[in-house]
Amino acid sequence: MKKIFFDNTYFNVKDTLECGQLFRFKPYKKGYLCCSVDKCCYVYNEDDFAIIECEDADKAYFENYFDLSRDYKSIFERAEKSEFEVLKKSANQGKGVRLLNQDKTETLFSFIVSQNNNIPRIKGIIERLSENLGEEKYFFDEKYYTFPTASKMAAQNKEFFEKIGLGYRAEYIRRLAVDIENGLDILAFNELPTEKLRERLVKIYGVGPKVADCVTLFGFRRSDAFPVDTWIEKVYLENFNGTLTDRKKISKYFTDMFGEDSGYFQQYLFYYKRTLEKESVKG
DNA sequence: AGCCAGGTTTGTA
DNA sequence: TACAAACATGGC
Repeated sequence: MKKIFFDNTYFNVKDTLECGQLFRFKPYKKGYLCCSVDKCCYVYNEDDFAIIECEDADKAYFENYFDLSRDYKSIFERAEKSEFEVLKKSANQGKGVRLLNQDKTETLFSFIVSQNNNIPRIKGIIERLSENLGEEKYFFDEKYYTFPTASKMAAQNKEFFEKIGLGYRAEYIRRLAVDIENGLDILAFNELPTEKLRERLVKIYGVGPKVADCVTLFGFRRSDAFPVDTWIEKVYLENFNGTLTDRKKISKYFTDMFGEDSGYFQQYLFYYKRTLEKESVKG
């Protein structure tokens, strides 16, 4: 077992996991058990550190997964210099948020599930998907299930996906799985520049601009993407004095302004608006 | 109880 | 192009 120590100034485990970028994690001992495809780690804050415990063979994987080589200090400092008060405040409260390097395929399936859905329910659906079709494994003495392969999902009928709670998204998930099983190569999309990548993702049945942006950002790690969902729309209207209503135009407004910082600033703002704003009002 | 959630598809003008 | 209804489910 490997134990990775990392300075906690720009790595708050709770904020990084609960800011809505991933769905397969659960409270465990001093922190969380966090899963990615077929791997799992135990991650928590203690003293001045964020600590990641994982199997020896997975050390490099999780160092990359938690984006440990990136300079978050400079990202944070650019957010703090912003003329927009809400961005300064969001960055300060979400200073410990890091963008994870997630698996492209798992991210694509997961964010198709996320559309017009809430985070607790998204987590439940993905958990049932894994329990039913994933492989049972153990980390420490905790049982977990791997994220199902496209091949395993492609073998199910529509009713299976409806039964685990996907609702009208059942057919989106089934068709994507079948397409991948028949040779659709998601990983090859990585050759495309950001704009072309988004255009390609939107061609997938059940993927619109918002889901494409999330996959572009979280799976393909293009930080010049700025997903606009219902929460970001609220921030835009309330805190940026926005007048646009088309979400694609709102996204462009932000990427034009923030460039390669877009994805990071988007996470600060999203997390603040969805979670932290209410907490600070309550005191 | 009823609105809403990390929206997309389909249909219409 | 722009807008609106339909879509399943359950969180809160």
